[in-house]
Amino acid sequence: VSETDRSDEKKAASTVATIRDVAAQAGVSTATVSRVLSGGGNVRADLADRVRQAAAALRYQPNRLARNLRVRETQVVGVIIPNIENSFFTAVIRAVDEVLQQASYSILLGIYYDCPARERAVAATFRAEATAGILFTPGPESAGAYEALLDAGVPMVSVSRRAELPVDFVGVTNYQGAYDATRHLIQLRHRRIGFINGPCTVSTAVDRHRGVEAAFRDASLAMTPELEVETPWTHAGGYLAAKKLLALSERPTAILAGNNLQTLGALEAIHESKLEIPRDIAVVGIDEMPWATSLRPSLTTVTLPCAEVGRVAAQLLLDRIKDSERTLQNVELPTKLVIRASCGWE
Amino acid sequence: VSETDRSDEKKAASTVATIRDVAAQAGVSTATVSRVLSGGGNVRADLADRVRQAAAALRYQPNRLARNLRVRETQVVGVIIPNIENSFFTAVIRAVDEVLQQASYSILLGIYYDCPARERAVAATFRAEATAGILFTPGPESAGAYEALLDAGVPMVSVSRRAELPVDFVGVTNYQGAYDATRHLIQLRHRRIGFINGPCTVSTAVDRHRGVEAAFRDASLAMTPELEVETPWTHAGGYLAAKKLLALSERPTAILAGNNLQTLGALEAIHESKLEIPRDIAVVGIDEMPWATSLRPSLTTVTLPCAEVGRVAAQLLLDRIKDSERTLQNVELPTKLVIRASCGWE
DNA sequence: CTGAAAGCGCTTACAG
DNA sequence: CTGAAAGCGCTTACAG
Repeated sequence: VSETDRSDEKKAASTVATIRDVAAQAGVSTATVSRVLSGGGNVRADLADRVRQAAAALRYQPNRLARNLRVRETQVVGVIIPNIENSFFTAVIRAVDEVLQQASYSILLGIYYDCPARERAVAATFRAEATAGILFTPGPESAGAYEALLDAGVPMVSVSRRAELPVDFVGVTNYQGAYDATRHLIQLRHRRIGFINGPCTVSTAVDRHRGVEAAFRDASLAMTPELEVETPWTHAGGYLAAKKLLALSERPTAILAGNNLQTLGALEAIHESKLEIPRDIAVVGIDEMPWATSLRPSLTTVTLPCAEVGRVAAQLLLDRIKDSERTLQNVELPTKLVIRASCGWE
Repeated sequence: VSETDRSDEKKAASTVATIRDVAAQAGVSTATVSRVLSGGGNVRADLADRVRQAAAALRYQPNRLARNLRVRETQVVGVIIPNIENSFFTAVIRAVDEVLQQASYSILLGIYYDCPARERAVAATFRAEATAGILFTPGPESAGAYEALLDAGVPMVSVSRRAELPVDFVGVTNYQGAYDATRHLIQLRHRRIGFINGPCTVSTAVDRHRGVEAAFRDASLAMTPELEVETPWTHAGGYLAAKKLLALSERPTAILAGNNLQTLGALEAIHESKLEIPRDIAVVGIDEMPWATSLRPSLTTVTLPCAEVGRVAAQLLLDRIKDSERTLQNVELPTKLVIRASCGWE
């Protein structure tokens, strides 16, 4: 093996074939290669064959970076969420991914851990990465974070929580879900219902608060303010909130918890207090909870159509990418009260 | 407002400032703008100021796509996992993300749903996107999927499951974890231990099988083959496996489940059969299970250091990106048997 | 210290 | 149908 051969080998091993290599090998221009491989124009069959053979032989993979720069668009969609350890978001992402993979988009994942600064940072990064679109669940102070994206005309849809921005939205009927859960508890003769809610700085918490309130009102009852506690959407948040509720001189006979993590925390607090579900206290959770049926007693929940939320979100984004002028969409998907064993039976 | 002004406005609204706009506004060359904004070379203070002012005024954001193409590297890392609805992976991703955000990388997420074809597709896409590195948990038939990536010299580290490839690896002590759990059950006088394992086509399942086997052997006992069932790493898999075990003429007195989803399924099956934990049957789960302490009885588990796995994986990748020549790393992080209430007490 | 110019790997009018 | 050439927005030797 000569010196030259060796260096060629080395080059072949560490370097990647480009469109020029394919063109040279096939004896055509790069334009023709591009036409053959990217589908577009008509190319004579024999040339096309030569190109395909050359591409295969060189294991040619088009460099997406170059294509992106040239056509000024990418095949990646940014997904911005507050927390990946929350099963609501993972269930949504799963559905989003299925639709997006179908449409040849990849997901760039941005997690901001309920931190406004990180949310801004992620949004700025995605702007720089020139994502084809953004799916986001905004935090409480998200106002400024998405401005640059909006200015740049990047298609966006907000998911689950409404954004104060002119973007498409898909969420669930939080008002109705909270209403249904509360009415169910009221019908079971509960009057002191502890309500563990997220911070009322995001739309989901506000809507749920209103739903609970309305259910009381419709039953000619009133909410007891000390029984609603706003706490972070976390396990610790739910735990602390439940502790507080259970320590009340007149403790609640039922607890309604705002999301899956809070519910987990509340359950832990209840178990620590040696209360028995549903005999001593009823529990309803609002959210996606894969473990609801594995609990004993199984947990009554307001289920959210996570997969549907994800699918619709992805579809709205795809539609918006295709047509930036279409009117703003606003979708609310129905929640469903699923009665299991954690509230007992009438 | 004149025609021209209007069209300028429109242009300003829909178009994004480039480095040329900044250069023009600041009265310097694009090279100088690049130097100022990308940190590099020395630039006279007054020029630098002018550049920064112009950039701010135009709300200039460098186009990462162009930079990427030019410098032949991206700021994104591909993360390839079988399933996002598995809390092990989300816990790992969270930690990965924290390290990677720190280092200014974003995560491109690839989910393959335990499907070899999708795994290949994702790997090919990430190759085309020119990711700076790949973190992946390979499936059973992953052999070919990562070849192109490897050929292209893309840094890779396999996470949790060993790959048959020359790449860095970080996982947990599955052998020891399964051993500890089994020994614990044996010490509690269990002899018929149902073991719900994943398919022995991936290293985690194989290692756990060996651990269980060794614990029996060290106690001068033998595993009962009918009591080990290989099933997918899903809720349904665990449910079906537990059903099968509980239907045995001589049913097991304990169940060891291989991951969080299988454990959930097994619990559901146990509840359906009206058996009481731990009185009638003991249960141990191996995996990250955020809900373990919210269960009643709380669940004895072999906990995995997910966060540490994620951090190490990200760090190994960063190190590999920096130095492609360093020797292959092989890290196994310790599991821990956490005894709670689901096996009763001695 | 600064600028003119080349070039990353594609796609796509524009000629022919 | 096909190719030569321009250009996407950057960075970086190379001169000066």
